[in-house]
Amino acid sequence: MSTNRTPLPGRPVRGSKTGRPLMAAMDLLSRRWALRIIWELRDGPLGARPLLARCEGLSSSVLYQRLDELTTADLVAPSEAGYTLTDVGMSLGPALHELNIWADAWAETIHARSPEQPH
Amino acid sequence: MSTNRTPLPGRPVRGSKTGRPLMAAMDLLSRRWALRIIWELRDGPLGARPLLARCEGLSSSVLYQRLDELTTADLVAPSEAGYTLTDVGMSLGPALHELNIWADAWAETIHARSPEQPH
DNA sequence: TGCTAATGTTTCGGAAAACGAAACACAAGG
DNA sequence: CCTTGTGTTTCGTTTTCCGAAACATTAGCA
Repeated sequence: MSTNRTPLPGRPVRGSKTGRPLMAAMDLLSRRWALRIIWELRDGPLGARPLLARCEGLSSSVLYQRLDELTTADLVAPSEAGYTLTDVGMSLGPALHELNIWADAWAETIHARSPEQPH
Repeated sequence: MSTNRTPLPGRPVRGSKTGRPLMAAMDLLSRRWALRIIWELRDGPLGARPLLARCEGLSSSVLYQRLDELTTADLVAPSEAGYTLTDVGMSLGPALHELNIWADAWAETIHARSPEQPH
């Protein structure tokens, strides 16, 4: 599995030859399920199967690919209790919190815009 | 655009049958280039071609697909001057700012961890 | 021992998404 | 006209993801 193309700051990533940290982060975190996996680990370690169970629709193959990338990127590390967020992984918290807040506001505007929802 | 599967809060999205705003946001924003497009529009409207020019590696077909989704999601709107962020699109700013800050910290830890790196 | 269940992980064929390049459409401006 | 810049669509190829099954390992237990 040395064909690991995990985006890291400081080297070329999709959309940036210089690997600006933000671009590397966007590349890494906008891969499908990456943010979700981090989100599910926010309250403590989880094993692979429990993690899979929480992410309905996530396949194991993609899960392990993401875990590999996130591990390479040092956001996640394996431990006795399962996969766990590293310190820097944990420090994504505030950004996710902001995103959560924003999402609620977004939901408001969408509902305000289209009062009668189709069913 | 009849088969537009734009994730919106309140309806099922990838990873959530209930369409929790955060899940819908993750689904929408973790599509490739979505965050980047918003990032590039942060300082004002841009036309499609200029936008394309800024996102090296982005293809026009994907750009228009994203613009369509982001427009449906009410984050982006077309205007005289080009594609522009809506109010709610703009309000993603703080979250992106947090992400930017985090990315820099992340870069620090990566460099601290492996001073001389990959092959 | 042998069975069963839970977990960790890999494999692989098919489906969906992204890419890349070209093409079409339509305005200016020279 | 002809070029130039822009907005947009089309389509064949490549990459990524999905879905299900399989294999490995460990723990409990009759």
